[in-house]
Amino acid sequence: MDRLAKLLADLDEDQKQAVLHGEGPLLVVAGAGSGKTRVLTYRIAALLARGLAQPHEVLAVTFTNKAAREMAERVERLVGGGLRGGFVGTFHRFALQLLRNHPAEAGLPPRFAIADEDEQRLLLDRILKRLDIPAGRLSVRAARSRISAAKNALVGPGALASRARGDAERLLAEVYEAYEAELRTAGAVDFDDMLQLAVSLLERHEALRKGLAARFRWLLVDEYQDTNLAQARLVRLLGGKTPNLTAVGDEDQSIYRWRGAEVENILAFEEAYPGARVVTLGRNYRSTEPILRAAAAVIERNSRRRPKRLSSEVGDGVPVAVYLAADEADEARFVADEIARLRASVPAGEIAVLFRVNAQSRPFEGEMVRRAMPYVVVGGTRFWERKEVRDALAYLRLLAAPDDALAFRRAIHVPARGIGQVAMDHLEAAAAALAAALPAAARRLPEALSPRARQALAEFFALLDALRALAGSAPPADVVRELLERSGLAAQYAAGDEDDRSRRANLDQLVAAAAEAGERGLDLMSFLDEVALLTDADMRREGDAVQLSTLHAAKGLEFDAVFLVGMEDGLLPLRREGSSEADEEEERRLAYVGMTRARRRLILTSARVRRINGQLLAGRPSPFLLEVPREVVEDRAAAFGRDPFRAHAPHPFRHVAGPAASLAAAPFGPRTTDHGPRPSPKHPDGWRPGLKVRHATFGSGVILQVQGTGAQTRLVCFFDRAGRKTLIPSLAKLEKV
DNA sequence: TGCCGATCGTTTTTT
DNA sequence: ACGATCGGCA
Ligand SMILES: Nc1ncnc2c1ncn2[C@@H]1O[C@H](COP(=O)(O)OP(=O)(O)OP(=O)(O)O)[C@@H](O)[C@H]1O
Repeated sequence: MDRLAKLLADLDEDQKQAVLHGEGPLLVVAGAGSGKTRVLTYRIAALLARGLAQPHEVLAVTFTNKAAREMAERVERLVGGGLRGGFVGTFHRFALQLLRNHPAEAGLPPRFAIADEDEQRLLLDRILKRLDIPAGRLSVRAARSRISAAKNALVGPGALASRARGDAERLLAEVYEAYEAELRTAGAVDFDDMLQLAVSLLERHEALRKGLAARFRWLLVDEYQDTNLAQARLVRLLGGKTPNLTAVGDEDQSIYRWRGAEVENILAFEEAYPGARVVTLGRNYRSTEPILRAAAAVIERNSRRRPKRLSSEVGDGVPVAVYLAADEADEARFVADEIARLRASVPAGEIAVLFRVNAQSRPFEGEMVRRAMPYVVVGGTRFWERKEVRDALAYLRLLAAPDDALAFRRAIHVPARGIGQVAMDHLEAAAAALAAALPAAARRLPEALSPRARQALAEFFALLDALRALAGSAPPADVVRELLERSGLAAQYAAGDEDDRSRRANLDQLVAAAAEAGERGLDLMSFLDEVALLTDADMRREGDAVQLSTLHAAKGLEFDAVFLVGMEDGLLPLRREGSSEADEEEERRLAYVGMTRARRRLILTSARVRRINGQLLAGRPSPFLLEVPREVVEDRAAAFGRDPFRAHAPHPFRHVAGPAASLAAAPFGPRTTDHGPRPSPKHPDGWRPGLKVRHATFGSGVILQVQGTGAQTRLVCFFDRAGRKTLIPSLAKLEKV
């Protein structure tokens, strides 16, 4: 069998259509788990195998770096030789590479820096103070997000100013302009600039654009529903007159509207690319029928979508489970208990707990630790954003690019070396007077400084020079190690407490990352670029650990078992003041994405009360939860070991055709904090609460609660050694004492 | 200049 | 509840 036939054997008829499509624009739209990513990957492989494409002609864009890595590996395995010379990566990585190759044409210094979020905030803070804008008028946060939105929509400060209505918008435009000026003075770009500048680079340099369009003859973009205006423009520019563009996506999974994503890009693809072939895929290879039906019931209520049908190729399966928890602690205990049970048949790495906001991970982490179960948290404070790591990176940036003012401002203060506000003001003034980069001005040790500050500065630069000399000969890891020692960065965390130990561990991890980069032959600048683009999702460990992740970070992934937690009205869907109907639809898509990550088991949980910012808030179940058809839901009372509200709460699970709002309004019953055992009816097998029992592994204990009958019987027991367990008496080796 | 404690507000999601 | 930030003090 030749290579192509072998490839096609892994695909169904619709998928083949897409994979074998020749030249011209192609759109693959299909629901979750229908093999879109597989189609994209196989299409690359097929183009290579058929000799239609050369590896260096392929430009494939994925949503995360990790997805890129996997796609490249997959292609490599499918057709030996792989994609050498081609590009597989994120839009941001592509744009950065482009700008690094052509800094002058882009109007950037040769070794321009990438401003991280901290630095953006710092700049904006300075600007707002300078312009005397009180936080009430415009906060740093608001300014940052609105400038980011403008950039993603390809709106510059000038354009923003000219279209500004009212003082608030004029003020924003002014801040935006000052921000751009400061960034440029610092020789830096921010995250959003990468796309924007890449677009304007190609728009202004036709020869360059033509060259790239001619080289990258085959463009393939995954997750097209979450591309923004700048990204779509970039694709258009690279496509040229005869775009061989493959876009793959699902408007139901567009979850980055808040970041400038335009679902219109995929909904109006055929208008943007007339004559585009459209292939839809209707078979889901990931999830069981109940899971799919549950997810479909939720997403169907959205309006801006192409209706689609998805049939499960996996077939029937275990019903979707629902658990109503007393509070977030109970929810976490329940999930951890269930995970412990699942682990008998499912590897930890195939289990995910998905939540709407990072703050929800805490209780789950606690329960996982208590049970000594392996887990990783994805999202939250990312490794590369930790203070100790960023401090070290600031030094490294100064080694790679001595004029990096942003890095200088950070590094000069850690560890504290007697340079304070006064000294900094002198340095900034000197830099302005000399029209020099801040670090260059500082290196001249301006007279205005105190002797102490001059001494400190001299030592600082001596250290940098020594390290730079070392960087010329030694591998990156050695440089980092030396830096941590000689700068005193490591010594700051010498104490034995938990906090310091974790900071030291992070610094060790930085050394390890540098070592790994060195082995791949990356120089310091490339290492720093890579680090700037990495996210937590990219660092997802391959190891066998339960994944605690935000819904956003779970996009594109799949797990055997998924716990979608915190399904409360207001949390999922998250609602805050000013939330619109469109926001609500995005929340619904988020729920859909979460549910469709599951292969065989989907468990939805909701808490009656939840502590948010220290306050107890009573919630009602998410409307999404109530929309799940009753027939695909397990009778949770029999399925789970405890059900704290059975006695009080109406069963929230009724199949109702009416509007979600009226359902969500159903009262929850009286509040209770009683976690204790509940009286159980007499059980035919003689199990009763209070009965002493002995278990083969857990030892002796007592029954707290009896639920269900026959094969469905569950016993909640408390063991002297092992604590609280829920057991199935027909399976567990349990004897009455 | 740098450290400590009181005060404040808080992120929703991340390339 | 918690962490970041600001103001006062050494
Ligand atoms: N023809 C097929 N035969 C068997 N398995 C398939 C086939 N196509 C796809 N799959 C499997 O189905 C699962 C989902 O595929 P894939 O991730 O490509 O879907 P997707 O449409 O990109 O999903 P999503 O949009 O939800 O991220 C994967 O495990 C994949 O290996």
